Amino acid sequence: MKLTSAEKAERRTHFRQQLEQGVEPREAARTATERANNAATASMLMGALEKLPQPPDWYESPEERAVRTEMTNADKGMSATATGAREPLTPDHRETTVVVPHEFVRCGLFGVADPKSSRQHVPHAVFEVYGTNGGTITYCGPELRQDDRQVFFEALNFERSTPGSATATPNQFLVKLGWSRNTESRKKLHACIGRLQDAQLTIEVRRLGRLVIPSLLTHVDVLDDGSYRMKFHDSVRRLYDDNCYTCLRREYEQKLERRSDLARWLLLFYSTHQTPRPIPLATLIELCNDAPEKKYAFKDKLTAALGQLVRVKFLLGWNITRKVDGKSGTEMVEVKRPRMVRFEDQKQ
DNA sequence: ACTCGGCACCTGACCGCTTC
DNA sequence: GAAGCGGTCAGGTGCCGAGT
Repeated sequence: MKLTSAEKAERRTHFRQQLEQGVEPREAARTATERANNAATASMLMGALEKLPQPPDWYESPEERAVRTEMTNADKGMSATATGAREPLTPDHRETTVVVPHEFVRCGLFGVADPKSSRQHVPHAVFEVYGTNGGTITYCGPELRQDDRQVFFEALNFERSTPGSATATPNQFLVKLGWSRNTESRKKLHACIGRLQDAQLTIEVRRLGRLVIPSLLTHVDVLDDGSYRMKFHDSVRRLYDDNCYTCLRREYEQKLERRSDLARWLLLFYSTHQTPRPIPLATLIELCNDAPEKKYAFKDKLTAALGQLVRVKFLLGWNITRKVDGKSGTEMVEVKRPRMVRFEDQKQ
């Protein structure tokens, strides 16, 4: 029986209580485990009675996408000529969602390394972009992880209200990110912004050609009141061209447990797939830019991360197939996502 | 399989400053 | 003076590796 962290904590507490009451350690361990297993079984049965998960994000057919692209481009042209005002870098979306450009989350640009390990400077790295058309992202700068990705997307979100630059106080950032508001989190936020300033990348994919972004944040000012004012390279806008982005509900990431970087990476990776195909385990390790000492350690992390995505109702289920003829590299990771709604249904 | 201890991180209470 | 916002800090919680 696989126990959640809460159930494990309950088991520990019960074990200690038993010891305090003079129960022998072996007997205390047995009753604590039995009690935790009962709780887990009850929780599992309750879960089975819950309603089916709601669709995680919108889906549109290729025809609907083509119409929307045309309308969006026409709108952009009209508003630019009519008002001369700057348009936000990101497309229009609900406050409850985050817009995810596919290339950024289908590779290991924002990695999932152990948060306790020190960050390395990456002089030159080439990340393969997973997808039918493939492509690469060449990166130079400090090692980026999931916290950097969260800060970058959040900064882009702030940019919507003041097109051209994003201004926000540290507190506004921390509240939006769902991080603690203590000194450590402020330092972490400051460090993330610094890394994004030093991040140079070149994206080479079929739809964009060769797109150079000399810095994810071209300019960062700390204002008198402590607010950050950040400017972006205009190439960032092109990441959202051609509707190659996904609107993902924020609630999934908010529900994930802390220090679940692999779960966060998988959440964004699979959010860009309507019907995910089985992926070789070895490919997934390379894609997410993890550096596991042992492959089975990654498998354990992956199992926990996929379990979390099921718990937050982003996935319906998952499976890791066995090795074929004992050969390494033949294990496949399969996931099942809930049914998507069509774009028109979602608008209602 | 289980316990333990160190560590990282979060929560909530509290305080100071600014604005109305 | 009240309300809102931003910042600090102590205590609590959970994770993870080491040990048994």
